[in-house]
Amino acid sequence: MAMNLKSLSVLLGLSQTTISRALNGYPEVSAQTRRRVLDAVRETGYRPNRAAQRLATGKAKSIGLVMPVGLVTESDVHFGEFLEGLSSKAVAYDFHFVMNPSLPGEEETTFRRLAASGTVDALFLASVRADDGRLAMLQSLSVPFIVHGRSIGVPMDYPYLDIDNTKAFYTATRLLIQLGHTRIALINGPEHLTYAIRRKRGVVRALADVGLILPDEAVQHSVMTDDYGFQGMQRFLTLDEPPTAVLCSSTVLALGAVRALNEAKLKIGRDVSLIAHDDVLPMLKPEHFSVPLTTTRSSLRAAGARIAERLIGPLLGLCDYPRQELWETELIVRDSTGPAPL
Amino acid sequence: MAMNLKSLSVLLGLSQTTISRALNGYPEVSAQTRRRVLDAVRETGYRPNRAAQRLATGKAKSIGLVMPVGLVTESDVHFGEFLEGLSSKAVAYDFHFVMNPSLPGEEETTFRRLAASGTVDALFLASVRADDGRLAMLQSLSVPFIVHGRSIGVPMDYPYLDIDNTKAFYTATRLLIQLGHTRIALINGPEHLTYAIRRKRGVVRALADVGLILPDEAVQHSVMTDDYGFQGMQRFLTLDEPPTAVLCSSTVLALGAVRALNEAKLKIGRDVSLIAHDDVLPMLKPEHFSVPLTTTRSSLRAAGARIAERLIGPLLGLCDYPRQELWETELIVRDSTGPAPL
DNA sequence: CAAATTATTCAAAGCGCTTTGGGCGTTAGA
DNA sequence: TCTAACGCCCAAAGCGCTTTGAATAATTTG
Repeated sequence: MAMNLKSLSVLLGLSQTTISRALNGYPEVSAQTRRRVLDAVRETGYRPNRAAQRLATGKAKSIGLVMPVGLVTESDVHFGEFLEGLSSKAVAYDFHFVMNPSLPGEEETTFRRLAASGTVDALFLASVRADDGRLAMLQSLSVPFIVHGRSIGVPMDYPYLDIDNTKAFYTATRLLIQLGHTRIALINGPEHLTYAIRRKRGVVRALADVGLILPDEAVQHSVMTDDYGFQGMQRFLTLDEPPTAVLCSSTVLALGAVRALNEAKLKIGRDVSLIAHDDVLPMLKPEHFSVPLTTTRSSLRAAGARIAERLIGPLLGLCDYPRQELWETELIVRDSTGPAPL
Repeated sequence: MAMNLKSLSVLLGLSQTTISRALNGYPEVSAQTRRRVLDAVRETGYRPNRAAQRLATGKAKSIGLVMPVGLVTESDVHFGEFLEGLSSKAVAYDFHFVMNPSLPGEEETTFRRLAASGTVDALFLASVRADDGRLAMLQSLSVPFIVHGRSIGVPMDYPYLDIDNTKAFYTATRLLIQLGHTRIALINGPEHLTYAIRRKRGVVRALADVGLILPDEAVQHSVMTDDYGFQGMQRFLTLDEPPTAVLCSSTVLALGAVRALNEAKLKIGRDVSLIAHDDVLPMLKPEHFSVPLTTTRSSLRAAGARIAERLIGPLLGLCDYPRQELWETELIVRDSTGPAPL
């Protein structure tokens, strides 16, 4: 049934060695023989068995990614977008990646199993938490890996790609302050994730620069769906002194926030200013909001592509990738920000 | 470095056979020996090499999914949501799935390669087109597969899971007609995809029932992003006789459509009625639109989960799955539909 | 108590590929 | 001319696991 090396070798009257070499581009095969092999492969539809290749070479040509799955599916959209980037590169290198859906508590086990079973030659970690124990674990696994994001309070030196979240939100907040806002609120991602922690820090710092503070009631941490954006904004509006400017950790949150503002008949950019972080989700462009959103921008898809590159490149001997990258974000001013109301 | 069966057998003074059997639950191993093996496994962190297992058993314990990638990334959000469902089940059966990003023209090659190389034991196909040649190809591959959606004009008998798109949009349109609407428009998915074709048919039929037709200028086919929802609705509003009711193939499209209506100062549910198909995207709930949307509903995530089940089940000898399933959708009436304006 | 089971365990043969270590003709160097 | 150097190709040894066919030890059975 299935064509394999042996059948092919019989068919061609060549040794398996020669065929293997012809296919893998080794020089010690005559041009004529190589042609013959290639032709036969085309005709028979032969494909080397990947499991056998793995076993023989020890290389899996695949990268593992542990996908958080569970009750609360964090950041689905964002994750999907990241995947697109990752996969576009993977295909270019003929790598495939195995998704390992994993329940929250079982992630560590999953990583261990992947590494020990030789299913993948490289791993990828996302949704980094403060003091994330998975980093030390990955380090110990003797499988190359890259982290999307970086931890806090982990003194290790590990490879990562992250964006400068602190700076992004610091700059955004500074803009709001320059516009005269003093009551600023934040609708953030999940509290334990480091990007959320850093974004909050950015806001806090910018406020501190001018002697202001960020009160607890002006911060919401939650999964980034429009629901929570809505709820968060609604709650802010019931405060004694509602904020005149709000930062959102995602355009998805902003979607809900905008809805809440509309319901309250508040005009965005005049009554309340809004800045969101834009992951460049194709389905949700900030310039298409009824009032185009001012954003801090960094493409999640580009990050995925870059990580794939850095993961795969070294496996193929293409070196020279930086070990750690910190991308700057762009602050793009549109119509959702304006001077603070008097 | 890496612990393997041989080392373990030396360590325990047992044969590889016995250990293998102990681990795979065969009866011909004494309880005591099994304990010893299990303990040793725990201590050493041994994991069977998956490539070797595959080679030996011929089973890959993984399912392949060819992910469309390219210039126009179709329905990212929708796809992501589907994935979540698929993966949640996969994990339950200790299967992983390999994503194969594939450019539009290369899908067929990718399928072939996956099948011939024994990387996966089952395949999955989505984004079905009319007269989709990939079906015949899959059939010929001697690898089990399931199609999400079903083709049109392909007389074959193949396993699928689909929702009754025609009926969904037929029923929705009938509701609009009952409310007195006669000028109805449709913002649909990509023209070549069968779900879009069927949805349009549903609309056409319901209109035909009462002697009406669906003019070409009242239909838009496009990728389902909010952009296109916006553009589509805007265009409809410039028609000589603008529609009084519009159907959208996704809540994402509806997002843009709503924006266009807001800009035109038209009141949803009064000036213009809106019905959208709801894939139950957690980030975009129809009940959270400023005017809660009337929808036809069917969970994409549930579909993913079900497909994983049907893909994996038979491989494990759990049979009794229907070969073809056609899910009904629910028509849920909220506030975005109302009587046609006079 | 011998013979027949039954319960455990093992050695060895693959699974399909890559890779090491030759083995021949041919051509180049001395 | 003889030898060193290629060029090209092959046989065979794994990679780490499962599985078949036996062997050995422990129990039963007649």
